[in-house]
Amino acid sequence: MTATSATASPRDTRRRRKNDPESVRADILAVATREFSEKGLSGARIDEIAEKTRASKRMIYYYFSDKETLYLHTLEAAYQKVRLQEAELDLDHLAPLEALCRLVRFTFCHHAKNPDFIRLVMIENIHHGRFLAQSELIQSLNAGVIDVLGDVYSRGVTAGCFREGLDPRELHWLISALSFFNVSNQHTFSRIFDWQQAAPENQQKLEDHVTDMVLRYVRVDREAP
Amino acid sequence: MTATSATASPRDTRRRRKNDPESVRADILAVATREFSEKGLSGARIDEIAEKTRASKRMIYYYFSDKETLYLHTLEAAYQKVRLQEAELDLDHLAPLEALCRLVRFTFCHHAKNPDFIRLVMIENIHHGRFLAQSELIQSLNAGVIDVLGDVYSRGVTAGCFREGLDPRELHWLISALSFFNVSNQHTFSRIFDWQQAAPENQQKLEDHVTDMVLRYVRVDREAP
DNA sequence: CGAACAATGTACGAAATGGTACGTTCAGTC
DNA sequence: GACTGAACGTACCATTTCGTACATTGTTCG
Repeated sequence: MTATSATASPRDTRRRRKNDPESVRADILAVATREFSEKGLSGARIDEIAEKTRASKRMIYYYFSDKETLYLHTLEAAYQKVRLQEAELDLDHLAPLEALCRLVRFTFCHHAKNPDFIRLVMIENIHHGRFLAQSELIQSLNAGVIDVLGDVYSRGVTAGCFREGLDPRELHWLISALSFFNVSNQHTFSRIFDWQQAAPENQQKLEDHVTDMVLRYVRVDREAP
Repeated sequence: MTATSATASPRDTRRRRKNDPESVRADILAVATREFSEKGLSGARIDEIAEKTRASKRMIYYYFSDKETLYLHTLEAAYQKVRLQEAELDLDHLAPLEALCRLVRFTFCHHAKNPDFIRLVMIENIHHGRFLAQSELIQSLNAGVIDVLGDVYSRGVTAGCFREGLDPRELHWLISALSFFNVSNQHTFSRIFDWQQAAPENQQKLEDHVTDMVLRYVRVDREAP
C-alpha cells in the first residue's frame, strides 16, 4: 500500500496503479517548480532537480520528455493552482464596493503568498511568453477571471457607486500591476530605497494603499463639475 | 589613426589613447546589454556576445574579468543611462499638479521605450537583487529620485491640491509599479487576455489610465465627509 | 631606436550539462 | 508461475560553455 489513497478500483481497469507513478510525477513537478522559479529556465539544472527528488534523472525524462516540456508543465501546474484558489472567492453575495475591495485585497495577498508563481510568470515574460503561447490549458483557465470582475463592476455601475466607462480588462490590469509589482520588484526596490518592503507593517500599508487606489479610481466622482 | 577623434591631448598624460580601447569596451557593453536583457544572466552566452562584437572573447575577459562582472557593469550602465534621462526633467517651474502629471507620463513612456532596462531589472530581481547589492554606484544614483517627487508632492500639499499624509516613497512605488508592469508583463497579459497591449492605441489608453489613477489618488477629496 | 606595457588574436582545456543506452525490478494477466 | 509492459537505476556520451595560456601587434616614452 504505498499508493497515496485510491487503490485500483474496479472501474479503473485501464489505468492501474503500480509502484507510485503519480506521486513520483508530483514530486518531480514540485521540485521543478522550486528550481525553475528560483533560477529560471536556463539557470535551473536537470541534475540538481534530479538530486532533490526522490526519483532519478531518468524519471524526469521518463515523465517529461525534456527540459522545456518540464518547464511548461511546471508553468501550467502553477496557473492551475492559482485559478483553483481564486475560484474559492465568491463575490456574488457581496455589495459591489465590498466585493471589489475584497477582490483587490485577495489578489494582493495571494500574490504575496505565492512568490514562486510570480517568479515563474516573470521568467515566462523574459521568454516573451513563448511557452504560455503553446499551452491551450492556461489560455482557457484564465478566461473567467475578467468575467468575475466585470460582473462586480457592472453591478456597481448599476448601483450607482462605480463610475461608467471603465473596461474590466483594464481594471484587472491595474489590480494585477500593483499586486504583481509588490512581489516581482521587492528586492531591487528594497535595496535601492533602503526600505524593508517585505516587513509586515509595510506590506499592510501597501495593501491598504493599493486597495484605496483602486477604489478611488472606480468610485463615482462626488464633486460638482 | 584608428582612434575615434580625440588624439592624445597634452593634459592627458596619464590616460593615453591606444588602439581604441574605449570604443571596444563600449561595444562589448552594448552587446552584453542586449544579450543579458534578452536571455538573462544564465541564458546569455559569452561566446555569443563575443561573436556579435567587433572584439573577441579574449577582450571580454580582458576588460571585464568574468561573466558576472560583465553582467554587473551592464546593470550599472543601464541604471546610469536611465538616471541621466530622468535628470533632464525639470519640474520646479511647473504647478504641482502639472508636475506630477508630467512625471507620471514621463515614467510610463520612459519605461515603455526602454524594455532592455526593464528586463534587466526583472532579471536582477530573479537573482534577488544580489548584484545590485554589490554596486554602491547604483545605490547612490537613485537617492535623488524620491526627493524630486517629494518636492512636487509637498508643494502640492502646501498649495492645497494634494491631500496630506502620503509618503513620497510609496507614491513613487505606485507610479513605478504601473509603469513597470506595463512592460514587464506585456507578453503574458497580452496572450492570456487576447489583448494587443503593445498596440499604440492601447498604450495611450493605459498611459491615460495610469496618470488618471495616480492623480485621483493624490488629489484632495472634494466631497463632504 | 628599443624597452615596456597595453591591446588583441588563436587555440585549447576542464568542467558542467542535457540527454540516452541498457539493464533491472515491479505488478497485473492468463 | 511464466509473460508483458510499465516503472525505475546506473553508467555513459556528446556538446556546450566558461575561462585561460601563449603568442603577437600596437603605442608611448626615454
